[in-house]
Amino acid sequence: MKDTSNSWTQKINTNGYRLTGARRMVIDIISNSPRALTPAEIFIEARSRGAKLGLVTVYRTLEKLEEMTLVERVHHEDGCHAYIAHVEGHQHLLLCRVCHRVEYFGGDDLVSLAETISRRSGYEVQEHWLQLVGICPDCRALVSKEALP
Amino acid sequence: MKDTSNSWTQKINTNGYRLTGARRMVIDIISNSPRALTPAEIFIEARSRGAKLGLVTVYRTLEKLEEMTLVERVHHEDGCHAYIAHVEGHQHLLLCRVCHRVEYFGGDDLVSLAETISRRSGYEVQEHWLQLVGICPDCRALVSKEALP
DNA sequence: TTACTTGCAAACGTTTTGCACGATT
DNA sequence: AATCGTGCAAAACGTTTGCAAGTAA
Repeated sequence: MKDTSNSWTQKINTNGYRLTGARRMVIDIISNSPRALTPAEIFIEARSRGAKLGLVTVYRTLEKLEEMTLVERVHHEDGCHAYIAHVEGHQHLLLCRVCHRVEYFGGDDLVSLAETISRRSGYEVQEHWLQLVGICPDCRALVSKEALP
Repeated sequence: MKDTSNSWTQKINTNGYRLTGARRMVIDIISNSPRALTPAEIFIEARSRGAKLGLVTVYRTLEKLEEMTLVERVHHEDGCHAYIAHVEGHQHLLLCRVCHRVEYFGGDDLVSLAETISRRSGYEVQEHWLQLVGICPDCRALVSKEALP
């Protein structure tokens, strides 16, 4: 388990929620996954680990974790129902189109862009939301191998 | 109706699809909406205009329009099932959080960012996808009025 | 005329809800 | 002990599919 897990348990307590087995399990699964997971995938993984939780609990847990900004949704081309662990200070995502791996990168570069757009449009720009989609190094290696004779 | 509509009908013909009343209606509704619309909203608007189309047709029409890149999906915090007209050369969106109005802006500024991330991560970055969320001038005016005594 | 398109009804998968039981604090 | 959390079953919801009838080319 990543070292983020401890702060999660604290945050759950702080918010007045109880730390149950089901929540530990969902948190552990998400925080150790290199890619975004759907509720159904989390449920299946938890069951395969021997946990006896229900799919409904996964939904309700994700709802609370999202509310506490401990997890966030990833928006793919085809839908937006997969979750990843939220990482403080790394707001932007880099997704691999092949293996669906998720990486983070810092977004300081966007502040000036947001200001420019704000000035140009008259909008008060409050949030910027950026995702890059591409192919990760591992998958690039595989693809180039396949292309060879 | 916006002047984009003509090119739409051409593109539909080019792709071998037929230009039907239902498609004209869906196109007209989307191209004249200042905000993203869900299939259900498009259906209701069409019915309120006296058209006799079914919700299924709206789904199937959107599917084809998206395939032809005549419309695109907008991803909100809560879901990603609303559609807007696609505008050539304006890849990025600026959403009003209050009235859900959609504006476009050019994204040349992001090419260098994508290159930097690509170099740093080893990813082959193929797409960048940016949305800004804020409050539009009109809604800002309303908000500030409400705040006054 | 022929193939594409439509509408309805029904199927489907996902997400939510009601309620009694169980677990955490 | 009191409250919060859980699981099951069933309902609700959005979306897709099969098929007969209708329509554009």
